[in-house]
Amino acid sequence: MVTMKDVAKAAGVSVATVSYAFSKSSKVSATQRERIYSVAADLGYAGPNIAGSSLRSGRIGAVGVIVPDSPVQALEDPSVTLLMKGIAEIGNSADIALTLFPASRGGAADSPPNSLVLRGLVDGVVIHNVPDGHPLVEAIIARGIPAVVVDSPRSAGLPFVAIDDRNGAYLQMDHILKLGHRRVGIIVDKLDQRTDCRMATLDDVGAATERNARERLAGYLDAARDHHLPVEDLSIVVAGNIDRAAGDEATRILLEFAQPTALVATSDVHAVAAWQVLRERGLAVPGDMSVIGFDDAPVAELLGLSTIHQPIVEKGRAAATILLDRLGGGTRTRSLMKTSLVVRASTAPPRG
Amino acid sequence: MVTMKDVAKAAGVSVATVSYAFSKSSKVSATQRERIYSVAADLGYAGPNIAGSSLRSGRIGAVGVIVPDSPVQALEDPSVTLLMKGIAEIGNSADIALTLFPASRGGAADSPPNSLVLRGLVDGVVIHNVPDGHPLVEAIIARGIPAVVVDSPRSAGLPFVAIDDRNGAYLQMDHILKLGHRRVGIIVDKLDQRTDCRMATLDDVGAATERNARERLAGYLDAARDHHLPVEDLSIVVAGNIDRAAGDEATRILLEFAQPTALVATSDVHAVAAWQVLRERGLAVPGDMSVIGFDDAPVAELLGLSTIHQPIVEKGRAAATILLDRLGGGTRTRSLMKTSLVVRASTAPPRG
DNA sequence: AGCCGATGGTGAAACGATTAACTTATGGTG
DNA sequence: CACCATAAGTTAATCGTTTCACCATCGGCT
Repeated sequence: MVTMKDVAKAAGVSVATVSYAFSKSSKVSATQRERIYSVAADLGYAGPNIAGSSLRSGRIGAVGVIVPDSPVQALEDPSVTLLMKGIAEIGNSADIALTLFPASRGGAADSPPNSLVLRGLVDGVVIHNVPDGHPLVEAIIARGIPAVVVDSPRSAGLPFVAIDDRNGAYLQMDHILKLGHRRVGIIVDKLDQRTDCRMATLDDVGAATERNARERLAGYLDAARDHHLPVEDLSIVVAGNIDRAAGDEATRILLEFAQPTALVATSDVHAVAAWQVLRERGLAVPGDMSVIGFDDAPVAELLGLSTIHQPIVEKGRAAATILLDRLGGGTRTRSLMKTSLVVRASTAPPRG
Repeated sequence: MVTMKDVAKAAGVSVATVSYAFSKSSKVSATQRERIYSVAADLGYAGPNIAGSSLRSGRIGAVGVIVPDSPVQALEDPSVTLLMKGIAEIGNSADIALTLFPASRGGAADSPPNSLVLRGLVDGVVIHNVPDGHPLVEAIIARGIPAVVVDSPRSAGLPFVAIDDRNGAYLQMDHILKLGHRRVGIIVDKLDQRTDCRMATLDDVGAATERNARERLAGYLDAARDHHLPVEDLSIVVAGNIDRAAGDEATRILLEFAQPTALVATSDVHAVAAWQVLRERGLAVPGDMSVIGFDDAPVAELLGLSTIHQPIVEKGRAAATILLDRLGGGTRTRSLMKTSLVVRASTAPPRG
């Protein structure tokens, strides 16, 4: 491996000078710097080794994104990959790499605490959709690792990027109720760690540890109140996971226990799954049942799914911008995004 | 920051002992190890600092994936995110993080060579869909950085994971010709660096620097020959980019210069885009025109797109497995995957 | 002439961890 | 009882950079 020492020797200068050259310090003249670069290129020196550099300077040139559970699950969710896209865009132009972490391990019982994040593999992190109180998040806060939270503004003192979930949910339910629906089924993505699919009461949702679920439900209730709809007419099912399978299951459960004329989902993934299930059962959308999602993932446009648009990529950009600002000593704290209703072909007035 | 030294002092042992404890070496007894862990936990020590550890040991605990151009583009392509999913799955269980890199910068003219990959931010990389001869790939090979290539087995000496593109393409075209189509349009994703959308001749495609394009075209020609179809009846258009917009444009160009009864695309993204364009023009699929894609991305199933299935997630798993094996001193070299035809609702015999 | 402030450079001490080589008990064996 | 292998530690060198504190040189000013 060729090191700075080799370059220094070949260029006939001290290691310090080479280091200053690579950091573009004014301590070395422009001509000297160019000379050093060319010597370095001849030797095949790729630039300061990250480990050495990071050890001394404390900066490593990468930021991480922490996603719930494992990246495995997350990478199938477009709202996660698009967020990453936004982060990558900003990181890219600052020559900062993006690293993925699972939020799972905070230190298993028998093994030593071992989190690559806490051990300094990245300079800072974007925390997405991880429940507050999660050991990893707590540890990150405790150790003062720069972090930005996306979608969960509660985290004590951390800067955040979010949408107004309650209002988004309101728009969603309001649209359905305005169309005249009175029996509405709701598919909530996740209340807490539980990943099983089940019916839930209003109280269950109100007591959820996932902020999203609580906020959006609040929005649904706001809308129901404004339209004088008794809350008993809402059937709620929890999917447990954000994937097709969970959406299928949730839909089946819902159809078994209730006869809604409209289906409101907190995620496009579930809305799409529901649509498929309905189609398989020979039910027409929106003829027999209206379906509306949340996120406006690319697939929503393809299928013609009515949904609530949220600027996911922009959220990623905003999070990265705040994080980089913080890493540079800045003090930006938050960014709020707007949502809007997108009406497509999956919603219509109830039959009859 | 709390270091190993602090833990050692608090536990009344040497730094070496703490290090051995964390690496689970037999040089420290189990009871001692537990004691050290608990002291570490009390102090809030998160485990060996990556920079220090990596500097000394040469291992950093992360692998990278290099995607064409910027992660920005790639993160919108499901065939890329699903590959990442596969890699992440394997990395995850080995406690190895996944880092994203753009293939763009190999060292701009005026600035010093500066690639986080070459500077050791990761232990090894999966190179996906990057044209051979790319400066970054060359540099990686030159420096002996462990790497696995996905989808481009040409790279001298590098282990690889791939499908039989030629056969996959054959299956695709064979299906269309068996249905009786004789005027077929082809949308090829990318021939080389050019990102503009244009018509192409057989020679253009044959001379492409992208291996995928050449292989798949060869498969199309094989099928045409077997069905006694004159190659002049094939119209080829190059999309230039793998995104919706490029697919739209390619379709429009194709419809302008030819009157195919079937459309064969080298990517589901383009096939879906084409379908949308046809729908907008009031053409029925498969009534007025058949459409078939390649990849079997999740959206293909949703829309009912006929396509060639390839196991993308498994490709990621295989690549990661080979890479980790190499990092551990192993010598695995390759893994070949199978493709298969999936007939759904977008293909049918030509009208009349 | 003498002094001063730039400019362009050097030397050497960290940074935090790993690991080869050495040391010291401890227990087992002939 | 002497001898030795093993277990459980310790010491110290080392990894590649960064950066603080110094130092020389030189032109310009009084």
